[in-house]
Amino acid sequence: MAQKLKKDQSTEERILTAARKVFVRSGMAGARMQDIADEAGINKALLHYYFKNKEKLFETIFKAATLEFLPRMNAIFESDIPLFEKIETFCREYIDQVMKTPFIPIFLLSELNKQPDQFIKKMWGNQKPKMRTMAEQVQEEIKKGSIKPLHPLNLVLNMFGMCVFPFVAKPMIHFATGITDAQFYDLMELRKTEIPRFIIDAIKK
Amino acid sequence: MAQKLKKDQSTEERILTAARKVFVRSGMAGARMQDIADEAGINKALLHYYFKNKEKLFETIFKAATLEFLPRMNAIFESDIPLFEKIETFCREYIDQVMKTPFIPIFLLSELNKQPDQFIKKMWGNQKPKMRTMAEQVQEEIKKGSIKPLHPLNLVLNMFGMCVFPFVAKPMIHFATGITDAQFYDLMELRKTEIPRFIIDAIKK
DNA sequence: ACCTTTGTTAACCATTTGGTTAAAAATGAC
DNA sequence: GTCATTTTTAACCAAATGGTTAACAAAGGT
Repeated sequence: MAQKLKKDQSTEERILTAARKVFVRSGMAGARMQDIADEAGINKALLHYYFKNKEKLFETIFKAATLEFLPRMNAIFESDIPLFEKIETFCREYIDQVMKTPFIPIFLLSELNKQPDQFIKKMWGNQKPKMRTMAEQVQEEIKKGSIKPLHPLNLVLNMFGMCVFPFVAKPMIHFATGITDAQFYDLMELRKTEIPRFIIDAIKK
Repeated sequence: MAQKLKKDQSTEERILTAARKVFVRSGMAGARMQDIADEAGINKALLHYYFKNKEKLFETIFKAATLEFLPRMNAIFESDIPLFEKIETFCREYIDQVMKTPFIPIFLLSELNKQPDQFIKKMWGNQKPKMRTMAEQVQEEIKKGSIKPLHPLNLVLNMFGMCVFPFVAKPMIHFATGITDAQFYDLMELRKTEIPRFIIDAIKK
């Protein structure tokens, strides 16, 4: 009994872990401070000792969960590797990243839809996804005649859609196909290469 | 005996419209009965007069919003038109449908992620998306050598992903590209034919 | 030992929120 | 007009919820 519960994690870490769990499960509006406290095995007052209020806690969780994504993806979009290779890299890296934290996309999109305006600025300041480089690259390849003409935005939407959709629709997919978690992740693993192949087959001349 | 069934259609209709708006804006957990009452321009008690409680109201809204989708999509999936034509029909009809009620996908996926288990059965009973016919059709085309080999589920995920993603990610897209609502809808209109072309180019031999 | 700082708790508070009650309008049948 | 039924409202209530207070315990430096 000398050992305290989960002493390997600091209290703050336990709170963050618990909060992430509850926020993901219930959303910002549905999450209860008491639930988070319970999940972390502490008193509710201690929650307010570490994080001033619910909003502040949410912000902390959210930023930590998303702030590494943007720069990573921007780096790929802006790198000067050939288009096809860029597509391959993006899909692999993006799916790889999401597989580690599969709750982020639905969490992000869900909250984003509820507070479109303030939300973004509060969370990301003036950071933006930068797609101009890639858009120009697409235009160039079209001019060169190496790929079929298409709006760069359409390409990006297609790529994102194919990468993200399975993760946000996982419960639906489970319902429709009866697929297990293990099978799902195997499938996603395959899609890291299947999606780029699909895209390249679709656009190359 | 007076006819009890003939409730004032306008009040009930106003409530449903208001509720839909608030539920979409705030989600099930975030929606406030008072907000719905205000939005409908009525007293809160009248809300409980027409709909017993929040859950019941939500269920009504949700079913009305989604129950027409499934049969419609299933009909396409199960029809015996050629594969390429089926893909074209699905994308056109699906995007067309979603453009009329663009809030449904994010609303659906969001709530689904929060209550994966009971939710589906409560809302849809034993109705399921039926994709077996189409899966077999894909297998056959592969065997015939008219399309490249790929897992039917991957095809469906790609198709859904490309169709749905822009709608669930609209605030994000607006943030990233500065696109206006009008431009967005023009783009979706184009995607009705762009996506099928993209898919067919990707899979046909 | 003593004291200051940090971590933790039980009890409490103010407000919000879903839901109820009883009574008043409105509606409609006779 | 009268009376029963349906629709609508103001006032109210109990539970839930975010947040605070004050006291207590642990840790650490002197």
